[in-house]
Order: sequence, then structure tokens, then C-alpha cells
Amino acid sequence: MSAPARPAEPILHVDMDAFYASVAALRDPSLAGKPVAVGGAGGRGVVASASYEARAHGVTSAMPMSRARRLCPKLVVVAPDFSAYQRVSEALMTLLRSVTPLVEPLSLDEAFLDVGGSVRLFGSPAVIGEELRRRIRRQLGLPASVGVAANKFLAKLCSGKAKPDGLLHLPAGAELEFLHPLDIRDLWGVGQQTAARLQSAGMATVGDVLAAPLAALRKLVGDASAQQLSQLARGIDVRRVTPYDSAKAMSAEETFERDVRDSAVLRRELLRLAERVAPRLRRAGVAGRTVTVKVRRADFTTVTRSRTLATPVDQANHLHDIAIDLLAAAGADQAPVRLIGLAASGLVAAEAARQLSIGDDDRWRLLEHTADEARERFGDSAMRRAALLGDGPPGSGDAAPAADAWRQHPTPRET
DNA sequence: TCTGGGGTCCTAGGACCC
DNA sequence: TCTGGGGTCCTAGGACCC
Repeated sequence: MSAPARPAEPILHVDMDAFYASVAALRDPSLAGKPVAVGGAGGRGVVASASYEARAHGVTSAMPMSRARRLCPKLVVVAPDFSAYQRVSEALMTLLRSVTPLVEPLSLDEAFLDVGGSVRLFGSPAVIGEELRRRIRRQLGLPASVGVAANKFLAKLCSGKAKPDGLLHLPAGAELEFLHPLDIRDLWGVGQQTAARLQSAGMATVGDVLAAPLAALRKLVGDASAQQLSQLARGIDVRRVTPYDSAKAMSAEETFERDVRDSAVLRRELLRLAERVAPRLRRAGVAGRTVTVKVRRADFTTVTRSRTLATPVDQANHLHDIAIDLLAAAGADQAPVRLIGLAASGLVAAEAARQLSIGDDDRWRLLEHTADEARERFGDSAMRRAALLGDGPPGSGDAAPAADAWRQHPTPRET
């Protein structure tokens, strides 16, 4: 008995349509058919997701909400609810995994599937794609689009062209004809800057990139991008569908409603950010070797300062101590600050980190571990630092003194 | 028009080692 | 006495993606 041949186009890209806006309409049916934008309603909010009715007025994601409202006066603005998206996402991924274990989530609402081994059970990739769309609609009540092609790049391109609520199958052999007339912005990795560079050299379509000598591309966009663009323009993409990839960094950041000059407020916000990042590190069982503070000034210039440690960290108090130093190094006291961020990267397994740590302060570890358990049981608001109690949202002005308790413990040494 | 938040990857320069 | 080249790590900045 011979196994069925692997189909020529085994890759699916499944992508929910206007995901956050669709979930909002599902929860509040009165929103159906209306122009809806999900995102920050504050002065500095941007659109995270717009319904197709809103898009008809020119509203797009990442657009400042103030501009979206001008473009579409009847726009209904809805605050994001990430726990709801998370629940829908988990149901979606479970549904996708019923077809193949080779599911690679790209974000909450999209994933690649390699269905090469599933065709005997479930039919051709296009048949599987249509069945998934039906089941997503029936079980989740939401529209999704699907691309079917020979590789990830082409499948994602197809799902984009199939939107909204459609499926596009690109048969093997038709790739070049399909790609040739597309805009350079359709190439993965070509954004505003790269597009401008390519255009300056007279390139407008994927066909133009295909015809360009590799050396010319290298001069325009650098070695790695040139190599990638050249391959993609030929419809070549050798990336495999990989079901699990460990995180490389974890971060949190906050844009203030009003620019902040008070460094005490900045230090307190760093504590709040450390309290968001540290539990996530521990939940994932990792610790960070490198800590980075990001400061965006009122004029939108962005400065980062980082430090790599001999001992990886996963405790908020350690993150905060290092962040305070980096904040000063970033010159945060020199101009009003618009945004502040904190990241842990160079993640290593926490067990390995423990063995590296010298003179570990066990009481702090116990304290944070206890806090983790309380959060697991009662939710994230269960445990809060005394220094942060009574705080309003960032930028609301009330400045509590920094907690002295934070200073009373050793900080991991630098390399 | 006035620009969120969470990520990944690339580039370039300098330190350091062999 | 002056000068190599490659490899790796670290830092800073930036482009891009959803």
C-alpha cells in the first residue's frame, strides 16, 4: 500500500477577517453592519482593527483614532478585550489542529498549516480549506479567509487576496504569472521605507524585482533583504511550518496620555512594567540575560539602553533595579517622555539560570512565587506592589514615592 | 494625520580572542 | 614594530509584521 502523493500546494494560511472588530460584533450584535474600529479611544489611540464598513470610509489599522473619526463620523469605537480574543484564538487553533498537528500560529488570529499529510483523510488542500472556513463560521460565528499554495509566502498572499470571507487556491505552475503584476508592497518584508528605495530605482511591481540583478538589489536594501526579495519574487520560500518556536524576548511598554517630565513617575512606571514582564517570564519558565529600557521622547525620537547580565533575571525587583540604571543612561531626564518600555531578551531556561545565580535572595523569590500562585487563582489584579496601590492609570498624575523596599536586595552582577 | 503594543530580524561598529 | 583576518558577543538603531 503506497501513501498518497504529497500535494503540490500543501500549505494553508488561515486568517480571520477584521478579527477584533468581528469579535466585537459577535458580542454585541447591534454593531453588525456598522463601521467599527477597535483600539484606544484616548487622545493617542490608534486603530487596531476596523470593520469592512469602516474600511469603506478609508479607516485602516495603525491609523490614529482621531483621524479615523474624522474620516468616518459615525465610527463606533470599541475598546480592545484581549482576554476575549485569547479565548476565541484558542478555540480557533484547536479547530485547526483537528486537521493536522502542523499548525504554526502567527498571531492570535492567523496560522499556517501544512496539510501535506492530511489529504487521504480529509481531501485536497482546497477542500480542507473550505471545510475549515465552514467550521470556523459555524463554531466560532466568525468569518475567515484561506490561502492555498505551495509555500508560506504564496499562501499568505492568497489569503490576503481572498479577503473578505473567501478562499484562493494558487495551483503549482501558475505562481510567476500570478506574482508578476503585483505591487512590490505585496512582498513579505517590503514596507514603506523599502518600497521607497525600490521605487527610486524604478521598480513598481514584483516583476520588476524579479528582473533586477541581485547586485543592484543588494545595494538598495542590503544582503539579507536582497536575497529574500529575489527568492520571493520567484515564488520561492523554503521556510517550513514549525508548530512551536520558543519566545526570544518579552516586553511591555506604555505611552502616556501626556508627556512626562517627572523622573519619579518614570521610575514608578518602570516598576509597573517590570511587574507585567516578570510573571510572564516565570510562567514560561525562562529568565532574561539582557534587559532593555526604551524611551520615546516627545519629538518621537527613540532611545534604547540595554545591559547583559552574568545572571539571567526573572524577578520584577531585579528587572526594576537594572531598568532604573538604564533609564538614567537613556537620558530620560533631559526631555519630556512620551513612551517608556522594558524588555527582557536573551531568554534562557529558568533552571539553567538558577544554577548560574550566586547568593540567590530566596525571600524575594518566595514572595514572587507566592504572588504568581495568587495570580493563577484569583487573576492578575490579585497581587499588587504596595508602592503601586491607589495609582491611577499612567499619566494621570498622582506620584507616589518609590518603594524603599526595592532597594534592599542584591542585584545580579554585570558581565 | 500625528503616530499603540508586542514581537522578529538585520546592520554596523567595537571589543576581544585566536 | 606594525599589521592580518575571522569569529563571537554586545550595543544601538531601525525596518517590518500583526
